[in-house]
Amino acid sequence: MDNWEIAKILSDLSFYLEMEDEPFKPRAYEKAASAIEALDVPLQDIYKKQGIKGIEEIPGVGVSIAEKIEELLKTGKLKYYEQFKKKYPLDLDSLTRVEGVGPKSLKKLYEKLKIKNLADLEKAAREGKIRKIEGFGEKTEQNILKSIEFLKQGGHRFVLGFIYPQVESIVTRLSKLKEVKKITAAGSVRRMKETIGDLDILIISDNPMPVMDYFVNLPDVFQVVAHGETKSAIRLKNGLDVDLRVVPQESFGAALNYFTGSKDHGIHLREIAIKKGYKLNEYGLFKNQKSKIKNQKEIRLAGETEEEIYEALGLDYIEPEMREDWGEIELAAKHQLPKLIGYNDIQGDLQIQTDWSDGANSIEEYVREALKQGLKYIAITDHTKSLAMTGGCDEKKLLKQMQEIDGINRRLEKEGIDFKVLKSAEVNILKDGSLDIEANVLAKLDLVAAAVHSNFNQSKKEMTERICRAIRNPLVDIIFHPTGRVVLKRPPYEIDIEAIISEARKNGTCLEVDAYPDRLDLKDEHIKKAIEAGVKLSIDSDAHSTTHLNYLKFGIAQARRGWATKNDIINTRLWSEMLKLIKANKRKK
DNA sequence: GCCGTTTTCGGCCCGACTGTTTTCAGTCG
Repeated sequence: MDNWEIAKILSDLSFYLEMEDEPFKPRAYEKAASAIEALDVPLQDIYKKQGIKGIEEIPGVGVSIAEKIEELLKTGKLKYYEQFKKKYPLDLDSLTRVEGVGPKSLKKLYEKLKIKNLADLEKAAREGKIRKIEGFGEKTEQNILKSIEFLKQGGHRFVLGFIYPQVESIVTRLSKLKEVKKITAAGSVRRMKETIGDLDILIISDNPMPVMDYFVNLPDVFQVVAHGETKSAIRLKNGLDVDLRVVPQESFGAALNYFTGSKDHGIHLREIAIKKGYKLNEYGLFKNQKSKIKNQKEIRLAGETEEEIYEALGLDYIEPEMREDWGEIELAAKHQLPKLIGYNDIQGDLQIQTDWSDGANSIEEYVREALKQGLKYIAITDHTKSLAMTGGCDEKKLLKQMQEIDGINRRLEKEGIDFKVLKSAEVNILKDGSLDIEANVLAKLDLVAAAVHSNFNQSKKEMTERICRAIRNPLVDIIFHPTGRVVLKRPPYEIDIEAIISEARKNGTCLEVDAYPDRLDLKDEHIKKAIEAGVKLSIDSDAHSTTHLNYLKFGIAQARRGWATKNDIINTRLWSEMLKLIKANKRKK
């Protein structure tokens, strides 16, 4: 039984306990569930090594929950959980996704109407049975049907990089209105999470109604969910929910902080506020002034900017990408936050596919676009021969491409343009971990990257060893998209990420942060681990067209979410220094 | 059920909105 399954059971238990109206326990179970979800070591391993004591050491897990986890690890079952499942035989996975229906409602619906799943719920709503239950009404029944309809359309999360242009366009349109004094997108967009569920926009305005009217009449609006003076909400045709809120100037920082999240980060901040005798909400940070008479007066300590709020709490300012309560608050208290890589720190792009394989543009076209974007170099990394469907290069074609690149570099130099094209390739890692291009040709490249593109369903052991063998290859400088996932589409291949990171460190091989919006591979938590282990990373667009070069920012964002500094990323350096560093690291092994 | 520079007992994040009510529970972010 893996961590994810155990976290799921604890989270379900939290829900059942809420149905029973138990105070406080639901929160304890939910906390334990999210702690386990975030854990990077299998509970099974912890239990094997340190027994139940090791499990109790996980923050949020105490004696009682540790025992339950032990039972799950030992028997694969949990009596406590089975009892609830028997008492409420509900399809929680689907039912909890219905908006506006929580534990209390589901309990009533089950007890009165025997509703167990989404189909039951829809049927009862259509037949007008729900409105007859005390506490429910016609409106609730309609909302349930609407929400089920939405779920059926499958729209709930979006890949950030793919929806980003639309986000920018909405913010830009609104910012042009004269009534808008200030505007910022908050929420997971501001934290640059790989996927987003909705978009929260905050504005300051003395005259918000015209802004709201404009907002609910934007093109592509499917439905106006709310249309008020301080808050409006729309659903776009593609299913994205957008909320617009007006906040007073003196509260802008507090609101921005509150709506940026994450939820856990916010909770942790409010707990710190309480310990200091303060209160933090979306209007500001306040101190209760107890006067001699009974009534209390609130004194505002901070609120207009996020910086002053963090400062008043005794913390350094925390970048939005770090706000996940992964330990950043503790570091901020000790003034030990890492200085994250900046969005303008990348000098070159190390993964680019051209029309030599499955890319849409020529090397020359990429050079022009990269220059426009302010880059100083690019590495050409076309696919290699075993990936036939991409028109991958064989040895002969690669040698020919090297000649062309030499020619381009000569021309650039002659024209006095400070730009370098590096000779490289995205070499296939074959089933056994060997490469599909001969070593004597690879040795002629400036940079060798290797990646898995086939036989995805090998066992964890085989796949891990396959990639580790490529990492050990003295010719390989970088492993591209190490886990092979496609966000919202394909899970990563079965690999032992710890083993791969440790092998990369031992051999001085770099790992990639592939910036393509639905790859983002490595992802944030793996980036954090790799950096802690001392592995160097590259951030590359994986462009298949010149328009993809601006995807780099999503890779940088992911790296920032993984707490990467400029020094951790090889291509923040000049190309010559970068190559020197890589080769030196590879030799060290 | 968890946890501790207020506490090993007595607290537990906060506010808005919605739909149902006629003062509030449930849900959400």
